[in-house]
Amino acid sequence: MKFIRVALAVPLMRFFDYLLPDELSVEVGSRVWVPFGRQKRVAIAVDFPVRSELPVNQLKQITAVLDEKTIFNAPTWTLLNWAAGYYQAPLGDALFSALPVKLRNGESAVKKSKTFWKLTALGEQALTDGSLNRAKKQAEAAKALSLAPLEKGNNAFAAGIWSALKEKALITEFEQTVESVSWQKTLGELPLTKAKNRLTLNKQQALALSRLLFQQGFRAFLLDGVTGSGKTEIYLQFIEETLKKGRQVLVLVPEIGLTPQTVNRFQARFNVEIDVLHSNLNDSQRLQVWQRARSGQSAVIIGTRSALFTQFHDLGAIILDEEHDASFKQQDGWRYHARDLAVVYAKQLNIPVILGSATPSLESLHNANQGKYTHIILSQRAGRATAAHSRLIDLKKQSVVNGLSGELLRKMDEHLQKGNQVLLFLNRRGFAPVLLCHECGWIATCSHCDKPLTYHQQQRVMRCHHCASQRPIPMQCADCGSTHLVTTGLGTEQLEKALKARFPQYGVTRIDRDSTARKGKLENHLNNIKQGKSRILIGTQMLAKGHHFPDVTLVALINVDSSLFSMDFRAEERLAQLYVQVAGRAGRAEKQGEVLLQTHYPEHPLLQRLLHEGYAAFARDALQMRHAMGLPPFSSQALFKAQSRQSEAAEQLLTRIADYFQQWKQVKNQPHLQILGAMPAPFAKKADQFRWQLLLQHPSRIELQRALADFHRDWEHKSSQVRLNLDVDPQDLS
DNA sequence: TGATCGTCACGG
DNA sequence: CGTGACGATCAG
Repeated sequence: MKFIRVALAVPLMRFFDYLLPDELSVEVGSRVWVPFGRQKRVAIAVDFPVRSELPVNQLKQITAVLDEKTIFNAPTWTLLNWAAGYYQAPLGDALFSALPVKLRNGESAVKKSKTFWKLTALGEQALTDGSLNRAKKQAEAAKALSLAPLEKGNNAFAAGIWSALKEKALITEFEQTVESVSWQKTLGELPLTKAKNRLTLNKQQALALSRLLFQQGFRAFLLDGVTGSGKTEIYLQFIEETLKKGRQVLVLVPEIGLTPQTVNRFQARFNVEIDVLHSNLNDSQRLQVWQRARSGQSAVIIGTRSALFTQFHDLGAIILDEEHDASFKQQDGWRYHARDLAVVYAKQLNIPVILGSATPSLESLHNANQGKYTHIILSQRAGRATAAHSRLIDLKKQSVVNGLSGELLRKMDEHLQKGNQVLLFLNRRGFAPVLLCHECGWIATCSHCDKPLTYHQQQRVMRCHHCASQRPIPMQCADCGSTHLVTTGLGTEQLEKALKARFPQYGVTRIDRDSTARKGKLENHLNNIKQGKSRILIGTQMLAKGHHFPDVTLVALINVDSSLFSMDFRAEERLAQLYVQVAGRAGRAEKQGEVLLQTHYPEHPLLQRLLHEGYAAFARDALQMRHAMGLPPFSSQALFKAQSRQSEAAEQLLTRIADYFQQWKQVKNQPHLQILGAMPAPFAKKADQFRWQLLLQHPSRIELQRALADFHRDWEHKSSQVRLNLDVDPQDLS
């Protein structure tokens, strides 16, 4: 008997030892079945220790071996181990999240044989003897089989046709394992690309492409191109060059970016096998794509963040589009950042990685400034598109009704009268965010979260936007009994009502989570807009990405002030990115677009920079401010979060952790470690859980990593009444 | 009194 | 994470 140490899909920072019978052959990275508590579970071998911490009689024996050879290839294994360390995540979490569900659940990784239909002798005969003359479809199906067997369950003919033929003994099933064929072999003599779709690059694009291609081995590129500068065409031609070397390409896109249009553009260009990891693939299809990538059958894989853990036969490049997008950071489970890991992975594989964006994150710009990334700027629009005009509307100097200034209303009239569409952004659902008592100031709050309940007029309900709870609209103040309750603040519902009254002749469509809750509603709304039935569109952030409305010439941000003075230091950056995104969407070549921002602070320096000098100038200022304040990217952060039914328990735990780091700071002589907290989280109470947090900040990423590693070594978290988790490089501090 | 629910410890 | 044990609560 030998020992085997395994990782399980449990959120525990520890491994479990089992006995391994001598005759079984396994390696590190293989899956095994183990008895675990009362259950039987899949585990992954991580080590074969010579002895265990536990006496042999307390160890169980593994039940079976699933893979004799590791299921992780070397690059992915290395990446996942590194990432689990960096993000302080249980290795088991990381390993299992990198496998398709079917493999997580113990299905075989070896390709199973498939079942095909073929003609029987009787069937051959039936082809010619006219016995199928009266069954046209059946005859067609039989004819098809005479050329080549077809897989059972294919969609070429209805299932009924096959069963009818089988009934007559004209066809029969047979099993066959399908050899995996490399994409190069499948391509054969065909050219790589469908040349007719290829666009000619302008000078700037061509220069950018040559800079990308000049580089051998690892390099991170920040492809910083304004909307319409033709980043995608550069990606496509870069992919082409990588494919020419016989290597595969991984394309990572934000969740919302994985639209059929994006995918079509790739598939229309190449004759090679392109696989897409949609969110609506079923488990079998996911396993199939995983196998195809690993065996080298697919040339290009397109997917969202978790596609990074797809294994490749020979990966030659990574492209990550919209690199600033927040959806690359996983927000639950183990909190990795796919963009940062993509760079680590590319370095490990010694291949190039391209991060593309029209509004690069300050992190990436900083890396470019530091020379860590090669900064490639595309400033010219490839087509004839012209930039929109932008203006600030000073809310101080005019009457504002329902959030709409007179100036905005006049502009809307102007654009609507020309037959164009208008798009208004307001990042707040419901009718009004607050309902309060006019007599005593009492506010209707959620009993689970201690946050104001949003007033929903249409559904006649008060709803909490932080948890699922809702309750009827109160008729009276809970404190003083007054019936004089008033709403304050503005939500999309109220905006919709006001606009319908003000512009009765134009249709108004509101798109937010409430108006699109029912299935098909979103498509419905979008159709109304595309067909011009609705000329005024109201949307939350939801509308900012992934949809294009060609007849929109006026875009307005109803309230930018909340972003200017937010607790969240990234709010300004996000506002700037939203602004650029919507500005790129207003108008097109033949129709001048216009963007309006309503604010009480038109003199705000960041707004001024952004509107007059553009995103790059804004980013320079913002980076300077981050530098002055020691915020990321000039420091690294790690956020401990504790939640508990009892507020004091969570606070005490974090206070003890804070003490640990205070001591660490002294002992290790690390004066630059900043320990902020323990403090109540911005949502101090959510769904009846009290939340506290502790923020660590250090100018050096490596030193912070060291602190976290030491903490992890020294600290065992046993209190079960407090849930503790750690977010390394948090994207938001809530 | 049994059914149900929330909390907690444990897993090799 | 999934499980089972345990105690509190509740309807009848």
